Amino acid sequence: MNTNPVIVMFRQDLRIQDNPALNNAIASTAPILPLYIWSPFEEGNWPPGAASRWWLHHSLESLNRSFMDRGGRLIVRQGDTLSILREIAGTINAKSIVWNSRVEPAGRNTDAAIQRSLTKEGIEVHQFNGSLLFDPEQIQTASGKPFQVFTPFWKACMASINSVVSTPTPEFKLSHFLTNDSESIANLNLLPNHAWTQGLESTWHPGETAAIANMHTFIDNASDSYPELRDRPDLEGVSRLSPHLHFGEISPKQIVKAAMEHTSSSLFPEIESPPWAYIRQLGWREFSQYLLFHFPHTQDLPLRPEFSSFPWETDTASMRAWQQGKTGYPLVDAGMRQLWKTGWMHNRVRMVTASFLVKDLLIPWQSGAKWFWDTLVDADLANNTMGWQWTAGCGADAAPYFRIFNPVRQGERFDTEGDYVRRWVPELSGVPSEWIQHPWEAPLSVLQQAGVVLGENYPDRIVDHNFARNRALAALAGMK
DNA sequence: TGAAATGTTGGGGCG
DNA sequence: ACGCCCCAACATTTC
Repeated sequence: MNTNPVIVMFRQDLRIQDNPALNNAIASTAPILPLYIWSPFEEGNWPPGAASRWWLHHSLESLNRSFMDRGGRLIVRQGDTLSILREIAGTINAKSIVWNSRVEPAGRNTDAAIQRSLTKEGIEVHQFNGSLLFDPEQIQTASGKPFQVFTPFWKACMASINSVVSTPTPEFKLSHFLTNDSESIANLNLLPNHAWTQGLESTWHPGETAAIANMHTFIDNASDSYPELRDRPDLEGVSRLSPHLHFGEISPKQIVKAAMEHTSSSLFPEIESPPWAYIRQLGWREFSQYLLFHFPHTQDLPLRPEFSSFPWETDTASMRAWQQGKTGYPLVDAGMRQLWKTGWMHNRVRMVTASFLVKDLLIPWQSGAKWFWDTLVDADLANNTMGWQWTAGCGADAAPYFRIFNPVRQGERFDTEGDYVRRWVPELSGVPSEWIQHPWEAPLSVLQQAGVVLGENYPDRIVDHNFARNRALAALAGMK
C-alpha cells in the first residue's frame, strides 16, 4: 500500500461531491492534502474580477469547513503554482498530485507546463475532467473538426447523454495535518474594502451546500415552468446556478442527473419527463467551454477575422452611461443596475444590454466583456466570450449582423408589466406599464403624475435607437 | 435567442 | 346587394 500522501489541488472545482480528482485520491487510500493556490498572475489577461473574488473568498471558506468536518483543513497558499507544489510535495513527501482540468487558455498552458516539470522530477500528475459533461476532444463533426454551430453540436452530445454519470464521493477522513503551513483565506485579500458587496451578500450564498440545495429547489419547483418563464426577467423563472457552476460548487453532471430523475407531472407521475429545455441551456454552457477549448484566441479576438477591421467607437461617456445604467432606455438601465447591485443579470437582459453596447453604441464587445468580467459573480471566460461574440455577430453560430435588439420591444415582450424596470429603476416606478419601456413618448401629464422629469431625474436617451440601428446596419454591411 | 417594412387576406362599417 | 375603405392579423422579405 502506498503511504505517500497525494496532493489534491482545487481551482474551479470547489466541491466534495462528484469530484473526479478527489475521488481518485480517495480511491488510492493515500493520505490526502487538499490545497488551494491563489495565483491570479497565471491567468493571463483574465485574472478574476472583483465580484468573482468576493465569491471565491466565501466559497473557499465553505470548502474549508467541509474539510474541517472531516478532521483536516484546506491548505491555502498564494504565489507561483509550480514552486509551491514542489515545496509542499518535498515537505510531506508526496509523489502524486491530482487536479481537475480547465479550459481557460492561460490555465491550460500553466497546467501543462507544471505537469511536464513535475513528471520530470518524479512526481506523478493526473488531470481529470470535473467541469464538463463531455470531453471537448470527443465531440466532433463527421470530418473530425470542432463544431461551430450549436444545434449539431448539441445533437452529437445528446446522442450519448445517457452515458453521463455523476459519481458521488465516498465518505472520507483527513486523519491528520500533513502540514500546517497555510495562509488564512482572509490574507488573500479577495474582499474589496468598500460597501459595494452588500448587495452580493444579501443575494447569494456561495458554497457547495447552498449550490446543491438551490439545484434541488429549482428542479423540484421551477423546472416545469422553465420553458415559459425562462425569458422573463420580471419573474423567478431561472435556476441562478451559474456562479455555483463557475466555481465548480456543483457539476453539470450532478445537475443532469437530478434533472433526469425529475418527474414533472403530478397527474401522471409514472411519466418521466426530464426538463429538456433546461438541460439544453446547460448545453450552451458546454458549447462555450468547448469553443474556448478549441479556439483559445477567441478570449481576446473575434472568431471571424473580418470583424478585426470593424470601425468601433471609443466613446467613454457612452460607455460610462451604459455601465451606470443611465442610457435612458429603461430595460437596459434596469439590467445594468441589477448587475451592479447583485453581481448578476438575467440572460435575456444580458443579450439586450450587450446588443445595445455593441450595435447601438458601436463600442467593442471586448469592452463590454471586461465590465461583465469584473462585475458578474458568475464571470466565466468561456461563457462570457461566447455570449459577447454571439451578440456582436463575430462568434460561432452568431447572431447575423442584421439582428439588432430593440430595447423597447424586448421590454414589452419580456417585462410585460414593467415590474423588472420598476424594481431596478425606482425613479420610473410610478410610470404606467403602457409607457414604462419608452417614457420619452409618454404624455407630459403622465410623466408629471409619475414624478418623472426626463433629463433631470431620469436620463434622456443617449442615442436614438432607430438612428443607431441604421448606423450599425450600414457599418456591418460595409464590412462584408 | 430580431425587428421593420412590405405584402396579403378577410371581416366589418358604411354609403 | 355591392363596392369601397380601413385595419387587424398574419405571412413574407428585407435589413
